[in-house]
Amino acid sequence: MSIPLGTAQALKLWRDVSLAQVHGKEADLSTRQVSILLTVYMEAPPHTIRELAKKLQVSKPVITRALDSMGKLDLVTRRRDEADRRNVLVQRTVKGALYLDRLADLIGLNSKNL
Amino acid sequence: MSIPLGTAQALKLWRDVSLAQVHGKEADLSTRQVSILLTVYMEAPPHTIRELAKKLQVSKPVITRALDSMGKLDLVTRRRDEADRRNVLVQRTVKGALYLDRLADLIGLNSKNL
DNA sequence: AGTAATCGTTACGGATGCGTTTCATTCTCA
DNA sequence: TGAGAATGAAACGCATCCGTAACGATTACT
Repeated sequence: MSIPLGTAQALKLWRDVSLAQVHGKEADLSTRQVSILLTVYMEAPPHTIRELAKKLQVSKPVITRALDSMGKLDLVTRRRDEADRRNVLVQRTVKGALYLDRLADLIGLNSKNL
Repeated sequence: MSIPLGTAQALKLWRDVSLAQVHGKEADLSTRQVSILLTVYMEAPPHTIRELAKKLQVSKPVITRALDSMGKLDLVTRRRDEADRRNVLVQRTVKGALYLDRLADLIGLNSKNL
């Protein structure tokens, strides 16, 4: 149900997508930010800061700041957990979903031309 | 000779590779830097600053600084063009080749588990 | 109740990247 | 040979990111 990519194919895929990110009008996020965004959208909620930090093996401030940046871009939202008001729940947004749809398109499209 | 990736598969691939980049001991380059590095290694030399800037549609200082950074990491090298001493030729290094080999491995390996 | 633990944020200091402008060097060619 | 173009680098100001160490708010424990 999948084929292993050769070295040249894999690198071409990566280059094409990276280049599209550089040229595209959308903000190009850091590697850390992309990891966080994808985790929020691909794994089941709820997502807390501490959970994300542990899962991605980074410090909590990294998560906080990434959410600040991506929040400004409206790619994610924060909400207080009413059950335990110490927690902050990270939530998805329409814009974030669209952003990832486009990213997936780029990857998928480029993988066709190997 | 290739299969289109579904949205979920494409995003999983991207997430796994990004995460590996974040965790790995090697420096994680910016999107621009990766584009430059891949261009240098995938297209036929010689590569000049001006040529790279035009090909990637970025300003020349972006190329210069990226080469500064990646030069410190020993991923690329510069050499004066003796034929036209205004030009600087960007050259590959063993370390740069190994870096991209590893990146290709990450992409290839992850694409198997779809 | 009151102390300790947990959670997310903020503050600080440092590093790095970017865009634009300016500059020194080198070449072109009239 | 001398004016002008071309090339890459440096300078400047700005924005962003990181790691560590505090901090306020909230909850758990005894």
